[in-house]
Amino acid sequence: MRHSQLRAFDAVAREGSFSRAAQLLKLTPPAVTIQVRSLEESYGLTLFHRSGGQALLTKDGQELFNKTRQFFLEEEQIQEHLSASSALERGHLKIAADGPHVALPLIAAFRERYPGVTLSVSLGNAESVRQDILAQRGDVGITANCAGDDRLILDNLSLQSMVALVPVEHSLAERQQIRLAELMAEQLILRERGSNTRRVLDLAVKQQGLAYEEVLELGSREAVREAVAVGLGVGFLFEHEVWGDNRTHALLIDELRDSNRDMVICLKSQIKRRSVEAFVLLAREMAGAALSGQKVPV
Amino acid sequence: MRHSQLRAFDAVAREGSFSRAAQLLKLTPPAVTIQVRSLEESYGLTLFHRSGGQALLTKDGQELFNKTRQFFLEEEQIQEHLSASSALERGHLKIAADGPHVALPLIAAFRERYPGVTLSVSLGNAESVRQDILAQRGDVGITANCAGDDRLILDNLSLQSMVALVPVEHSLAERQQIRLAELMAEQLILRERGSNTRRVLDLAVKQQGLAYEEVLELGSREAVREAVAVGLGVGFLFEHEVWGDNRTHALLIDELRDSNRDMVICLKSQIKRRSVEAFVLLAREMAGAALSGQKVPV
DNA sequence: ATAAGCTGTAACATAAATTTAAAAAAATTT
DNA sequence: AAATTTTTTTAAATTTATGTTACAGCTTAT
Repeated sequence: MRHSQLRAFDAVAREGSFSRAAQLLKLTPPAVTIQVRSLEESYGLTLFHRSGGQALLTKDGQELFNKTRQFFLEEEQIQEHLSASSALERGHLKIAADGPHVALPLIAAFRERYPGVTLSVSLGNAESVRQDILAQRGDVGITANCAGDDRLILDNLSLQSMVALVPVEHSLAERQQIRLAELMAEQLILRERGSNTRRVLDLAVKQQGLAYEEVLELGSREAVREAVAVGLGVGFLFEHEVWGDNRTHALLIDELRDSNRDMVICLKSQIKRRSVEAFVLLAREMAGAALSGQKVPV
Repeated sequence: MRHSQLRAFDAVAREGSFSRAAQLLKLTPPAVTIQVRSLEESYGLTLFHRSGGQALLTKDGQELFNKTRQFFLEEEQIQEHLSASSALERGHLKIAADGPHVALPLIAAFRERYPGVTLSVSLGNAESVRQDILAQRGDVGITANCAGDDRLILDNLSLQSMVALVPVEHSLAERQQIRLAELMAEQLILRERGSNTRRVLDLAVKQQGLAYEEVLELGSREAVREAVAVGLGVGFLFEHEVWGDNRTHALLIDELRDSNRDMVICLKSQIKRRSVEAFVLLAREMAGAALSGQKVPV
């Protein structure tokens, strides 16, 4: 009992004719005849009465037809399921992001375009996102300044500048920009080591041959913002993380202009998946529209 | 989406391993890899996480697996259905017979041997049986003296002699046999034209250069028997149609010894069917046991 | 009777499935 | 940590299945 035999039998049974069955299956009549006949021969059954130009089901044929009908309905459902998955009418995507600010607009756009695909988002830091993607705990990552890797595809999303956040009553609050060196004397409020913000700042400080002294180290953007607001010192954030807060003022830091490269990353092997591919393409689209982001060679 | 792709996928999903799936399907591992991979590629899905020595279903894979499981269960049922039909554990056979006497022992034996096969029996005369078989209204026929035909297979079942039935008070009732010529002077009670009994008798009378005169013509065996019993004349029957009836006596007719050849007939094309084949083989078996019947060349 | 349509047969062509052989990757053992 | 075994994958060759073309035999309709 081969699949092609059942398929031919089922088509003939439905159409009541070998030639129309062949048409239905986009085959020539002999192909159908051969399949049905071989089925009949291998089980010693007569499935059709051929007399009189038309193929009429025998009792054995009728019984078999009841079963094949069910079988091919199942098959059709699988076909449709696969097509729908392929067309992103369904599916699931695990997103890992190092923060909400960059990720959310992307996620919102994806949801709108592919409402059938469910998303799960896990927030972490740059390192955890990288690890999640490499270990396939996540499908696509949204993270900053990710290092290239043979196994990864990296796509630039946007560039951000780092800003210094000062209380409105601070003497620097009237300026719009500042040099890094000028900040070294201030009381600095930094994110924890391992965070992207801290990594970028430390790198720049080192490259400029500068150094800072006593530091207040805090574990979240919100903590930094509050600390600045109550006048504990000068904080560091990326520009998109700043919004209207009349207690604080942000200054562009000359050396840290466009110092942050937000990226979408995924495993090379995963780009074959329609959902992953769709996410990456959408990200490129949005990057192009917003900041004319370009692809980074891996 | 080809059947072999789904089959390979389903096996890997069930076994959690490509190599064990291959074993299960009696294939080599590459065959399985290729099928699964081509399925993944053609729909842009990743069905398994290959990392870690074992093949673990992804979310997409899990969803597909739910459906393929159902699908292959269906398929198995079809397989079993066909095998059972082939093994005559089920099925149906339409039998056409020209009378109950010869047919019933055969039918009883068939029922006993193949209790799963249902039978329908239609009774008629020699001509109707022949037509039923040729027109596929019946699958096998049990009938006497059937003429050969290119499309038919004929098998001898048993030979019967024609007997003359006389009332016990008749002068012939003391004899065991008689010559046909001796009966021509008697009041004859015959079956209708077209019946096998009449055909055989008329043929013999003609061959012997004899003739009968006035005739009482009746439409059934029972009518003939009753007519003889009440003394209306001499009737004709075949030996198996006679049973203990103390009102009548049967005499063998010399010229009509073994004049009736009971046969099982079927279309050549139908002998391929297990059920038809089984019936014919059973008939040969019983013929061999009873009267060492031999096959008639068509 | 002739034509049209359907089914079936035989030889051939194509495409799919599978195997063999061998390499790469992952896990296990030494 | 190196070596071995197991599993998965790749590429090429082969077998098998499926399908086509061409044509013959029947049946039905014109």
